[in-house]
Amino acid sequence: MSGFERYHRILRCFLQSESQWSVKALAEALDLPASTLYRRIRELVQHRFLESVGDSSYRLGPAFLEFERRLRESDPFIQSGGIFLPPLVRQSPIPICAALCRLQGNEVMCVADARTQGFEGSTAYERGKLMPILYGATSKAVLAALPLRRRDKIIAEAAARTTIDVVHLTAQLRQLKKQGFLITRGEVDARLAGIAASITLPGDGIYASLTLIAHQSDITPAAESRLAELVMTHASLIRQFMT
Amino acid sequence: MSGFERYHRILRCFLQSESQWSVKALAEALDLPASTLYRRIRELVQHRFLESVGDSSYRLGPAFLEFERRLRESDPFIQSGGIFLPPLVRQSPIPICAALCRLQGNEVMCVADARTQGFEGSTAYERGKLMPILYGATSKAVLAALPLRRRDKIIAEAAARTTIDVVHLTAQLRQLKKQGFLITRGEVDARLAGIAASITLPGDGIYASLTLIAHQSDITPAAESRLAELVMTHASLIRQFMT
DNA sequence: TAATAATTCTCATTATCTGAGAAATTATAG
DNA sequence: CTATAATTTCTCAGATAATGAGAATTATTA
Repeated sequence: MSGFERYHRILRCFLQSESQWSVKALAEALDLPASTLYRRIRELVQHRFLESVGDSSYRLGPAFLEFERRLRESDPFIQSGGIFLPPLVRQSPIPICAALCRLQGNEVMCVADARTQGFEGSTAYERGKLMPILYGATSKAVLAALPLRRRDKIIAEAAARTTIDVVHLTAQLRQLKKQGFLITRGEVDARLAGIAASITLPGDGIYASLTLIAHQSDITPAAESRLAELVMTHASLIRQFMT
Repeated sequence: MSGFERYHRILRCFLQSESQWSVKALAEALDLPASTLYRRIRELVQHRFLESVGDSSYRLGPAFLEFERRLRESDPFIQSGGIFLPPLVRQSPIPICAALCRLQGNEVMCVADARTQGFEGSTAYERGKLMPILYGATSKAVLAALPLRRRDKIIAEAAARTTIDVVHLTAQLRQLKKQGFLITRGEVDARLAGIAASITLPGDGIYASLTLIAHQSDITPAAESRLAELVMTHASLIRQFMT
C-alpha cells in the first residue's frame, strides 16, 4: 500500500455503516497491525481529518467542515445552486425538493439542494449524496448531457454489472433531448417522482442536471406541467450564469 | 516532509487566498519540483480530494462534500444544531443568526448555523467557519466552558501574540458564569452584537457555545432580554439532548 | 492498588518517495 | 495542418520514510 491510499483506506471506513471505529475494529477491517494504524490515525487526528471520541474510538474530524465550506464558497457551480434553488422551490405549486447534481468520475453526486417547507422525504436529496448512475430522472438527465462516446461507455460498464433495458433507456434520452425534460416515477424511491433537465458546461467539463423531486400523490397534471416549465427555465438560468 | 503532511500541505494551499492553483504556482509556493507535485496531485485527484479544472489548474474536489455529509449526519453535536437552531431563530423578535461553535484544538469553529429570513450579514457565521479565539461572545463563552488550566493556557498563548486586557476578560468570564450569558458588541463585526451561553459536555470532551448574532441597531432592551432567555434555554436543551 | 486496555516507542528491515531530466501527451498559434 | 510551447507522465538510482513485532509507557477500570 502506498501514498495517499494509506490514509484514504482508513477514511473510507468511516463512510460505511459505522461512523465510529475503534483501532481494534479498524485493524481487523483493514488487516493491519495496531502499531501501524495508531501511527496513521495519529497523523490524521493531528490534521483534524479524524477526531478522538472519548471511548477510545475515532470519527471523522472537523477538517471536512472547513474544506467543504471553502468548496461551497469558491465553486461557481455549487454557488449557482445556492442562488437559484431557493427561489425555484418557492415557485412550486406542490412541496418539492430541488437537487443540482453532476457527474464525478462514473458517479452522479448532488452538489446543492433546497426544499419547500412542506416537503418531507427520507430520501430527500442532499449535497454530498451519491446517486445511482442509471436510475431516476436525475442520472438520466446527466447521461443525456454527456458526449455520446462517454455516455455509451458508462452505459456499457453499468450494463455489465446489472441487467438494464438499453433500448428503453436510449428512447428516454432521445425524448429528453426532444422535449427538454424527463419524468420518472418510483425509480429511486417508490413514492417519489423526479422531473429533470440537463445542464452541460463543456468549457468546464461539467455534465449535470437539475431535478425536482415530489411525492407522486401530489402531482396533478397541472402541477406536472408547471414543474416541467420550472425545471427547464432554471436549468437554462444556471447554464447562463455559468458562462 | 513525510506522511500525511505531504498531502495536507498541498490541500492547505486551497484554503488560502486562492481556490484554484496551477501546478507551477503550487511548485513555487511549496518549493517542490513539478514531477513530485504532479505525482501527489494525481493521487489526490484519483481520490477526489482535488479536481482538475480545464485550464491546467486544480481545485478542491467532491470528496469533501461526501465526507462532510457523513459527518453532518453522524455527529450528534452537529445534529443537535440541525434540530434546535431552526425553531430557536423562529422565536426571535428580531432578525438573528444562531451559531453553534466548539473548541477544536486551540481554535473555535462553527459547526452548525441557522438564520431568520430577514437576517442579512456578510459575516454571517456558517458551518465550517473558524472564529477568533479571544474576541466576541462566541469564543468567550467557549473559554468559560473550559477547565481553568486549559483556559489559562489558551489565554496565555494568545496574550503572547496580541495585547489583550486579561483583567477585563476574566471579569467577563466571571460575569458569564454568574448570569448565564454574555453580550458583546462590535468585537468581531462593528455593526453586530453577540449573545452567547456556554455548553460543556465533559463526557465527550466538547467545549462549546451557542450564540445569537444580531444587528446592534435592532437590539431593543426588550429584544435583548428575550434573546438572553432564548440562548440560555436552548443551550440547556442541547446540553440535555447530548447526555 | 492491581490489572487491563489503549497508545506510543524502538529498531532493523523493507518498501516507498524523491528529483532531474527525458519522453510523451495535449494545447496553442501560425 | 504543422510547428511550437506547455502540461503531464515516466524512468531510475539514491535517499528517505514506512513497517511490524514486541517492549515500554500511559490511561482506565475494578
